Amino acid sequence: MIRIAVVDDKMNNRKVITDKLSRNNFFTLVFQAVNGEDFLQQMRALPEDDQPHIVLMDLEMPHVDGVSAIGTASSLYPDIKFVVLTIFDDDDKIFRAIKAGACGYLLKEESGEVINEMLMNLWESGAGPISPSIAYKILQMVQKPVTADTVVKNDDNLFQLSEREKEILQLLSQGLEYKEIGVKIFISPNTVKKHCISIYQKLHVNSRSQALRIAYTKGLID
Amino acid sequence: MIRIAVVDDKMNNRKVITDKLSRNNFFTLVFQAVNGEDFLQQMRALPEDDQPHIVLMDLEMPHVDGVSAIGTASSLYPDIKFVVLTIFDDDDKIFRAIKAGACGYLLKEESGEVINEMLMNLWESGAGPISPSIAYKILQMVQKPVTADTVVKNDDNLFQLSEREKEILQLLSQGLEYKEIGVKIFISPNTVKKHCISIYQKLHVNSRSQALRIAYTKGLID
DNA sequence: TACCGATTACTCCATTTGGATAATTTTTAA
DNA sequence: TTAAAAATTATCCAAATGGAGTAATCGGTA
Repeated sequence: MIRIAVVDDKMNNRKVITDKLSRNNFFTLVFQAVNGEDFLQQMRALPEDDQPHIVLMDLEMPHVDGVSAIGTASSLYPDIKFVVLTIFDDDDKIFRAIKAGACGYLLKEESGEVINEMLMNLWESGAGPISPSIAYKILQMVQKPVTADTVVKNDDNLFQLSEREKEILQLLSQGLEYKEIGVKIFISPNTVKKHCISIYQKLHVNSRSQALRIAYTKGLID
Repeated sequence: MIRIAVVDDKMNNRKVITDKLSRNNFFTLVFQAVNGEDFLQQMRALPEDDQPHIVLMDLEMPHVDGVSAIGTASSLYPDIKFVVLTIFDDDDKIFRAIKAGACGYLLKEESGEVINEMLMNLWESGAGPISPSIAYKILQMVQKPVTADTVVKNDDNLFQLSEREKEILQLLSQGLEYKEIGVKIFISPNTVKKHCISIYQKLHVNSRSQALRIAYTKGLID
């Protein structure tokens, strides 16, 4: 039995996709969420045995969007497969979703049969499901030589951390505590702490260890 | 009418693919070639009006292989679409073929229907045809473009951690706290803490962050 | 049998951390 | 120039962490 979670802010969209999934008896819908924050919250409260194997995630959502939710969750739950399911297909979104850790990218226009088949294949072979037109765009990303544009996007800051925050995350990764960091960069330990909490909020986590996991696995530190 | 050329050194392969193509009346086979050199030579001798719109190219061929033929031809004939059609799917070949200018990458195992449909789609929308398993490999290229520095994993337990300690270090890296780890592996949080402190002693550190730094950089965790 | 390492579990204590809130200054962008 | 964003500092509180010590249990070994 393949456990699936669906994250989409539009009620109707959720209904459409869950209807499609319900045609295959191997799929069980474990929960739905209306945005990234809701999803991360529900994940935290979920016993491991009930965690989804696959998460279908829309990108355009209020509060915490899909890219950012995938970024956090793919670090925190490395065994879960995150598949983008959206109507949008602009290059930047695709690129950022992949960078964030999505293993597949499906367009909502795909038929229920195709979606079900591709998800079954993901389960059986581990191959991420990708709509043909998206696949071609990804190919073009590889094809294009590295331009200044892509370089910018590459170090573009999935989590929107400020320079100071990145600096402090770096120091955190070295195992320093508030006081030590304060001494090192000549600010109060209280300020260091404030920065840390801001970092956690942007990464959608609530502890240093979780922040560091994301930092290491997403290459946020040198 | 879509003009197609097929390049493959094996006679039988050529027959299989041309048979598949012949099922669709929109396709015309303009010529066949047995290797890259043969292909380039025939192209040179061809009037522009007879040039193929699409070239299906095998990769493993004598004299001039598919990658290098695509590299040359995609520059000389920028309007022609080059589609790799092969049984091989190792990462390096895929990458080099794309870089050389291939707009699609199909596996020979694809059915005639799928191949015909994808080529029609290439003609109509310009989207390069890509077999799903190849698409997923390309996605992974975008996801982690660097590679190269694959951390050499230590079999020999540099820090002499016990099995239990390694297990707990693993869980620590996931951002769990004492309580959560205790629940997960059915022991008291006090014991978890005791293990942590033992780990710190063996790693010669005195905080979780420092332990995690060593764990990540020395490949102590998966 | 007696010893050893690994695992389990507990207590007491000081320090660190995460979170909420508030306020001021500096920098940046419109 | 004004408004917004980022950086700074602080305080209060509850929870988690690191450290030290003590001890019981189990499996294998000298």
